[in-house]
Formats: sequence, structure tokens, C-alpha cells
Amino acid sequence: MARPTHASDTNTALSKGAQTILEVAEQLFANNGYNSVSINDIAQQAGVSKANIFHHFKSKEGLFMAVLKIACERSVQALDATPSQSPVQSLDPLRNFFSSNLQALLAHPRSTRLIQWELLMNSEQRGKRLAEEVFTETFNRVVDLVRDAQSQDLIKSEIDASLLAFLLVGINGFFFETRAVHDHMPGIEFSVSPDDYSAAVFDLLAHGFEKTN
Amino acid sequence: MARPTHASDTNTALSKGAQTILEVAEQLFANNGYNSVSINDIAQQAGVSKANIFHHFKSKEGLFMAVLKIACERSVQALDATPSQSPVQSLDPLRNFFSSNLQALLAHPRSTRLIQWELLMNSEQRGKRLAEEVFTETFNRVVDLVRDAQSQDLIKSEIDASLLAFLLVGINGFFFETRAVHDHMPGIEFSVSPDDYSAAVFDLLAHGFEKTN
DNA sequence: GTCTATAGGCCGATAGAC
DNA sequence: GTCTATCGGCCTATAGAC
Repeated sequence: MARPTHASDTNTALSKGAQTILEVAEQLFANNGYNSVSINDIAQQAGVSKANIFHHFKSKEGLFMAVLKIACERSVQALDATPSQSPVQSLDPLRNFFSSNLQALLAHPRSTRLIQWELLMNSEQRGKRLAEEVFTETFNRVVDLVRDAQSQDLIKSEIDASLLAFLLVGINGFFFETRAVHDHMPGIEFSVSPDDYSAAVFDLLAHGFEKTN
Repeated sequence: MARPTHASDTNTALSKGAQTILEVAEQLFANNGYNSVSINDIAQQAGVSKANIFHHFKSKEGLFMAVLKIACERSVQALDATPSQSPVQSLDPLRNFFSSNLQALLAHPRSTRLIQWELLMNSEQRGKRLAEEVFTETFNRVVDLVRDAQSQDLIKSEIDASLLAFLLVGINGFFFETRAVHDHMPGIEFSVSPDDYSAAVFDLLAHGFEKTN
């Protein structure tokens, strides 16, 4: 195999060992963040030696970046996989995106958490920009959907499309990141069915909570 | 001074050195998380020796807990400081809380970020429960406000009070935690004035985005 | 591609002088 | 209450055999 070692190139096929390392690293980094996880931890849990990790990845940072890159790609793929039927004169495209987006977050919790860690870090280095790009791409997608609906007179024209898009993306993000707390909180039942949550929130946003007597 | 060393008791007066240590530790932990910050970092930036930190706090964990405890207390105090005029037959109490809550988050960014770190960690140990309690307390406060408004026929009775409260708290939280990204994102102008943001969001939630022809 | 062994440094924490 | 000096351990990363 005349393959270049230190695969920063994640598209080509990886050896079984490298794959295992990536999967274990993703899980540990997603759960505990970068600095809490040592190469030793990853090596032990992956059943390989420490040195073997440095054979496949040039450094701990390199390994992390590889893992984060995969997570970001998955996240954007999930974005493209969402149905975007066009000629329907209804709010369905926006509603579907909102629902699918939450499903995607929940379907890949490790990727989602990795991106969260990176957004919380204030180090301008490493993959923060990568995570920001994913976030921004999702956001822009929703802005377009909102603008479409506005041009079809389905959404009030005086509403800031960016603001509504921000709310939709943020509401899903916040749902994801507080999942672990929901069980400890009284009266939260909407958490058991993300689909119902999506539907209820979308309905609330569409019609408003204020009673008009 | 016959004071017990290792002040886990944060109410009594602390020496100037201990105070400095707490402030520096809060800043560093808030920015970088627990494991990324070493006692050496804190000592250097606080202008004291490493050993001096261990004189005032029994361990790194102890120091972190002291910092987090202060942050949580500040957060709850901000909660109590919000005006809660009662006999007004309007949505103002809820609107005021929503606006004040965001102001409080932004006024104490280090406390807010510390709590975020702790919520993101999956270690059941340490201060996660402390952070959860703060989050839950805020949430419960809003639920009560929503129920009040519902009993005054100001909010649609069919709306789940927990859901609306969750949205209000979450929307502020998400605004805070994505501040750093806003500048890199096209079309986000509502970020420049949190007050305007609060007002616009509350209005959108109250009346809905859907155009009713 | 995988291993053992180890280098060299920083970690949290302690001892003990002042 | 503050310091210097130091301990034992774990860290990232490398050397080199197989």
C-alpha cells in the first residue's frame, strides 16, 4: 500500500484500525470534549496501541480535526437529504425542514455534540470555523425557505426572515442540547416525541400564543 | 485569623488573594472549560503561586465548584431582581421577564458560560446538578408566568405552558451562546440590540408569523 | 500496520521555610 | 498567607523492532 500515512484525507478508504479509532474518538470527544480525552483512553477503548494512533493520525489535534470534519460533512449531508418539494403553495417546505432538521440532530447525536463543543470553545483555532460554517449553512437554508414563503404571501412580509430562521434553527438546537435535563424537569412531556414537539412549536410560531378575544 | 482554611464557604469574607484567584479562575474556566485550564495558568494570571491556590482551595475541583456556586447564585439573584408587578392585566410580566432574562445572561457572560459548560458535560458528577437546578428554576418561573397569563385569558388555553416557557428560556439561551457567531453570519442585524431582539421575538411569538389573508 | 519502550514535559498536589 | 522546591503520575509524541 503506497498510501500516504497520516490520512488527513478522509475520502479514501481507511484501514479497519483507523476506522475503529475514528469511531471511538468521535464518541469520547463528543461526550467529554477535547482536553478531557487522552490518546491513551482512545487507544484502550479501541483495542490498539497508543503508537498506532499516531501512525494513522499525525497528532491528537489531527485526529480531532478528522473526526470533526466527518461530523460536519454528515451534518451538511443531512441538510441536503431533506425533501425540498418546490411548487407547493404552502408552508410545508418550511415545516418539513424544521421537523427533519431536528430528526437529523437526534439521529447523529455525537456529531451534533462535537459541533456544540467546538462552538462553545473560544479558541479561534482548530475547528471552530468549521463548526460555524455548518451552523451558517443550515441557517442560510432556512432563510431561503422563509423568503420563498414570504414571496408567496404565506408569511407576514414585515417579519425579518433572518430572525425567524434563527428562531427555527435555535429552537431545535436548544431542544437537543437540553435533552439530558428534560427528565429532571417537571411538566416537560413534549420531549418524549420530537415529532410532536416539532409540530406543536411550528403551530405556535405560525399562529402565535396570544388569545385574540 | 482563626478562619478555617479551604473556604468552601463562599459567604464569609475572603482574603484579597482568594478573591483574585476566584475571579481569574471564573474567567479562564468560563472561556475554556475545566480540563483545558491548569492550576498553573490560574496562578500565573492571578500573580500568585500554585501552592497558594491549594492553600485557599483544597483541590482543583474544589476551586471550580466554588466558582460555579457563585455563578449559579448570581444567576438566581438576577432571576429575583426581575420586576414582577402583579395586578396588571397584560402580557407585560411575561414580556419583562423575557427581556430581563436575556439582559441578565448578557450582563454576566462568564457565569452563563460556566453553566453552559457544565450542562454540556456528561459527567453526572461535579456541578452538573447545580447547573440543572438553575436552569430548572428559571424554567419554572416562566411556567408560572405563562399559567398566570392563561388564567387571565391572555394566552390561548390550549397551549402547553411548559412548551411556551421552554421556548422563551431556550430562545434567550440560544441567542447568548451563538453571539460569537452572529458577526460571521450574513443578514443578522437583530444581534446589535438585544432589547430589539427581545421585543421582536416576543411579538412574533405572540401574533405568529403566518399571514392570514 | 502494529507493537513495546521510552523520552521529555506538564499535571495536580504536598512539604516545609518564612 | 505566601513562597520555592519537589514528588509521582499521566500526557503527547517518537524510536525502533516485527
